[in-house]
Amino acid sequence: MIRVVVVDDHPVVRDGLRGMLGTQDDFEVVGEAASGQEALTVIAAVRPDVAVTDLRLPAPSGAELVRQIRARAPSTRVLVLTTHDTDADVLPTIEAGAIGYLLKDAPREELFRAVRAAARDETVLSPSVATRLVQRMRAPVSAAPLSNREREVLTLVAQGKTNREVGAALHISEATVKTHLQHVYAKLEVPDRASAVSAAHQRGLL
Amino acid sequence: MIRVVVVDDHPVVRDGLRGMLGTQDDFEVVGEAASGQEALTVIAAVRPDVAVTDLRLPAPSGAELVRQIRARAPSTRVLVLTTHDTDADVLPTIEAGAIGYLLKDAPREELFRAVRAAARDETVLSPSVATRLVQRMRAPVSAAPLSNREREVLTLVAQGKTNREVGAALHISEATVKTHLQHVYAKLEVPDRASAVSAAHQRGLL
DNA sequence: CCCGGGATCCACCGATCGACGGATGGCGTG
DNA sequence: CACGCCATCCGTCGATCGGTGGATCCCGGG
Repeated sequence: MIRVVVVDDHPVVRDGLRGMLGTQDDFEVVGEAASGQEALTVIAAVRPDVAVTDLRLPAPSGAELVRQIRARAPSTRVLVLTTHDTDADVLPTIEAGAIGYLLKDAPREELFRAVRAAARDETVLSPSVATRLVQRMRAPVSAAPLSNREREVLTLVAQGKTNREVGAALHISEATVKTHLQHVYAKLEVPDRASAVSAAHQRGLL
Repeated sequence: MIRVVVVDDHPVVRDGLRGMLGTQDDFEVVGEAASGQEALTVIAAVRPDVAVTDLRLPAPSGAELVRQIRARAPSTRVLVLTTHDTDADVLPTIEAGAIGYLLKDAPREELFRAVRAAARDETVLSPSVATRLVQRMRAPVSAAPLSNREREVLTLVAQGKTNREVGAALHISEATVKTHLQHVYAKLEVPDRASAVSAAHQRGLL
């Protein structure tokens, strides 16, 4: 038996979900919430296996809500069900710890599969979300104009090495390390090592 | 009509796929190959919409084969169909440009869906592959004990601001900025700003 | 009630970094 | 082959950073 809590600020959606999930005899809806704050309270109280939740909510919302649920009820898997599949929504939510991300136009069978997968601690993503995620993973390949040497240097810098230590590790002088870094700054269009590391991370170069 | 090329070194698998895909009237198998080299030749000649390919092959294999197909026939989507879902296989293949990654134990309907999705330039992933991908994206949600102020400071540092500029932006003195950074270094267990930015990125704090 | 821990604030000093100028060798194009 | 482009290499100098040692305020536990 998979115990589910439904979180959405629209009563209609909550009832709809409760009805749909009720048709399956391995699901049991054990709670509802209409806001982020309420969700945290309910989930802490009933400790469901899966929380099916919207992203746009009053009080703590979106990724922040997911993060707090994960922190307070680690055994509860958060399955996000939303109409939004924009980049800004998807990635922070996944990073915050959501186990799945479905769009509201998904067929009911897909929702059932997703809830069961979530209960088994497996990920299910809507196709458009999967596409977004993969594109993000793949971004590095497109824009990666750093030479091997430059990437080596930057990797060591990101580990906290000083220029001198990098030079020693690569058997080159400190001055040469600085030259490589200058080229990295130019290519990534940043002014210093800290922002270079940040830009490289965002583009998946590290 | 979706034109498909099948790549696998086992004749049995090629015949099986040809038969399965033949049952759908929107698919047309326009070529086969038993090795990476042969695949490149065939695909370059017939320019299919989708290439369904195994990973373990003679000649160019795995991610390298995907990369070369993408380079020589950009209009062909590569759908990987394999028994292996280990981390070492999945990520390089996705990064090399595969549009989808299915396991051979997927039901036939899922294979059909995946081929159609690939033809539409959408991604479809097997659940275990999606899980792997998401886990990779998801930074250690573990320890994020930075104060709001510390996170603000670090965010600006990651954007390439100097300590003085950060101080001006937050209406505090440069000396105070440094103190906050000292605490960040201690909490993240790193020696300097560059590695602090790196650590923060890995833990999803930025 | 007092004490400690955490967040916030500040100044000085030695070590490090970033900017600049300059040099070599390989690789592809015209 | 000559030319330019790029990756690689090196030293000097002013600006910036990191380490240290303090200080105040607030909040919760003993």
